[in-house]
Amino acid sequence: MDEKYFPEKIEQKWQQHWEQTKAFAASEDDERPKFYCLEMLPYPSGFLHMGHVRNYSIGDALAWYKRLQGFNVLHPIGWDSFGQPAEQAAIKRGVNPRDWTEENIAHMRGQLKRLGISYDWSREIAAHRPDYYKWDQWFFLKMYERGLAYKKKSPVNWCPRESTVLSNEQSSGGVCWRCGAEVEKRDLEQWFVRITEYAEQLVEDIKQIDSGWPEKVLKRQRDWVGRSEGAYIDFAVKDSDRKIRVFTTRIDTVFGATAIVLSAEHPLIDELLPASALKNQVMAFAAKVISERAARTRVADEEVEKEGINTGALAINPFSGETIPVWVANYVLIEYGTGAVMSVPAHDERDFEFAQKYSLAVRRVIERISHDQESIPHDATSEDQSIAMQHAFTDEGILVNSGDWSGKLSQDAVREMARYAERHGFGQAAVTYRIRDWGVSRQRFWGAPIPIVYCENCGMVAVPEKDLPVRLPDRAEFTGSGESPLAGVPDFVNTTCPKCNRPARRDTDTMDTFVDSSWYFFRYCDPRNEAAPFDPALAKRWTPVDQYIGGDSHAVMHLIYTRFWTKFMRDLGLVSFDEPVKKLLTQGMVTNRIEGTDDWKAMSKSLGNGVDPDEMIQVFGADAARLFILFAAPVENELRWSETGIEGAVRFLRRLYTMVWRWHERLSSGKATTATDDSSEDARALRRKTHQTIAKVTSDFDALHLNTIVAALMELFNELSAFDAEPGTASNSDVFAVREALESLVVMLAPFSPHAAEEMWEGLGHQKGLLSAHWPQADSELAKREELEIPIQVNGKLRSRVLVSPDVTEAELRAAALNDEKIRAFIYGHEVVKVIVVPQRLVNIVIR
RNA sequence: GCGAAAGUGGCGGAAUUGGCAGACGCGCCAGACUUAGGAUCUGGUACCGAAAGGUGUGGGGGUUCGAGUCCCCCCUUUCGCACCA
Repeated sequence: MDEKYFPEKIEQKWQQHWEQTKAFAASEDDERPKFYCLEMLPYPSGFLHMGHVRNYSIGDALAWYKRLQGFNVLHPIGWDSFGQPAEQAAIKRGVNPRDWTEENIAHMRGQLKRLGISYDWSREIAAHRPDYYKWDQWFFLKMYERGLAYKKKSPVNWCPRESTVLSNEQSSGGVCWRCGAEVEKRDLEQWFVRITEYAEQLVEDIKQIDSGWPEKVLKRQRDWVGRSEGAYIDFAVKDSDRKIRVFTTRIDTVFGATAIVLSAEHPLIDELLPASALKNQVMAFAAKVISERAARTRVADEEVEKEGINTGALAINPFSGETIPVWVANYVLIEYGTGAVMSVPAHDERDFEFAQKYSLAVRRVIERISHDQESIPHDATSEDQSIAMQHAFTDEGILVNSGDWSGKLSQDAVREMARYAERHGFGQAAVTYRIRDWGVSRQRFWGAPIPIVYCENCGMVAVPEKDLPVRLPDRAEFTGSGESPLAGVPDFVNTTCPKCNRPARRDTDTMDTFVDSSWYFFRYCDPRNEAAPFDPALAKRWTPVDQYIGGDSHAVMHLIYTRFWTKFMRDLGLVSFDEPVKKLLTQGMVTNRIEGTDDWKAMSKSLGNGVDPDEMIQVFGADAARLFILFAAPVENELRWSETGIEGAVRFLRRLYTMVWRWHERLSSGKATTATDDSSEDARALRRKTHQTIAKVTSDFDALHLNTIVAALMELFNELSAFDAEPGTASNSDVFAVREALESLVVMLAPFSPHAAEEMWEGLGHQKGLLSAHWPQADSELAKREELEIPIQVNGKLRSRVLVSPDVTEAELRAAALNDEKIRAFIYGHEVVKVIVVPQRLVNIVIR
């Protein structure tokens, strides 16, 4: 140990030590309980940013904490190394995506090591390596075998800036998740994965994780899956054998239906009408709506005016027998439900608006339940009601004007009417979902090739498992044209059919990179397996993930895909649980001021407000950078970067280090000290603070309140600084108290600033390193106060305090309060109405 | 528009079940040591007031002996969704 704190020297020393001793390698031959601590794997853009540093600092703190608590910790890292930026670099600068990616990984690996994150590097994986993406392809084939991967032509989301298809999740809000460009619709033949097959489970299984995941993430997932209970109803088309099926969640309002409205894309439009001028108009209107929708660029807060056209066809309400017109309108979506709705203007805002515009009838069939006996709902004429209505009445209530159903409550009617429809063969109760199948084809080079070939004889043929991986070629032309660059590589495209051996062509699209990240943390359990994605027995040893940490930007992308993928792997028999992640922490963004303004935005190169982690490490040290990042804000909050804040962290480490240096000779001499009965009051106070701190830090760690842990460590340090003892002259019991405080402090600091902690641990005379240390145990007896200072209030205002022993009785405390000199002055001349005594806490005297 | 979360010093933020508001840090102020200080150390720092004391957790009301915390209304901010039938 040096006299002065030199972060650079210390950090290098311990990083080498950890590397040489393989300190953080997780072993399966370990009886201790396991803990799987996982951070979202990074894209190797070339440089770590502060968001990464925060993410990994949080994870590393937890990994260290669990290790010190005696867990067998798996803490791995890898690279989400397929994807767009590598291809952009290839297009712009002509570099090879593989070389570019490997260089970036090498650089970022170095940065992670300089940060001293305690990863098990022997398990490092990278998605772009054939030994990894082979298994992406393998999973794809398993899905294909089971009909869960299929190809179809459909309108898909197209990012014009990146020239590729995106999934619905990646174009949420109508913009590309990565570049923010407005997404267009294009009709393309694409591979889809049937995530809708698991829609029900994706909602249902939330029950299993709702105590460990943030509510806001679960809510977004629930909304995204969009489970909706309702019913189908078939409306017969008059003078035709066609039926129009609608979906509604409010079958109780069916007597209020005054039109059927089809989406412009509805297949029945063409068949409803005989050739006529009207039909031409209707078809032209539908075409117009479709093309407008495709061309529309989203503008915030834009509401599209509702437009429609009466087709002239009529439909028959199976409940009432009433004949109502069939319209086509732009506000009905083909993607949801059946692409057709029954329009109930009185009880749906959108239908109401539409009815107002086109003067459609408004018929009220639900009344508010009134507790007023005078106004028992009664059937009234529709004229009375439409005049009175300014808005749709969308609440549930009691049915009126609904034939035999009048008088029923909505919630009963919803159930019974669906049953009735089913019995009579014109409908049924049904559940629909908003989530759509996951489009996984990408017109890209830098991804896992889709393992399918097309043969003129045999058609679409899966690549046999033994021929995996289908390897990416070394190079391709990067034109940015929109077609997959693989299509321009004859050696790749031209192959032979696995079935008939005749010439065939490969699929030239690659998979969405979210496929890679859907199962990567299972691969960490068995990263070099050549025969399977992983050995189920090894996966069972480590998974599910105990704590997952990452940004909430993936709430409906990665996090929904990986839940789906896990369920699929369960159905393959690879894992035996439904949910891959027990606890999820979504950490806040790291922001910095945009120069010259008061705007705090996420650090980014383009905004020029980035902070280079390497520079931070160089100037302040990794330990201080990590300590500050965890101290500056609660983990889930936004973190505003501050240069002076990090200096505070350095100061703390330096002071603590200096303190250890002061005592290190005395404490490392090997002379044993024991707690003795002759402890001074100050020494007892120091020990009390030590044990109080241990208790607080331990419980805060379990709640991941890392910022208050650092504050508590600083408090303990401040108390220790004020403790009046000199190493040369201190008594045995004083030395014992100091040793206990310092050792506890150093061990509890390890999760935040591990290099400095190791150095100080050594300085305190420990040869074996922190990994063989144990998390300190709080002794609640020692933590107990010897004296309590009880606040005394008069009429709720603080007026005095009294010192009492902790085991004082209520009566004694009451007496002490009333006898206090200041209090007597306050209550003199008043009547004491009441005295509230809260044991151990406070006394409030109510006077008049 | 709908939904959710949140509003505490100059700043980041602390405050079991309702029980001493402002822990800890940054910044700022004063002092010490210094040729020097953007180093270090010591002390101070919610607001008003010379003090006694008073006022204070977005605003207004309520429950309670007692409210940052619970209830009602309003305002603001952030995030999510955006015709999902």
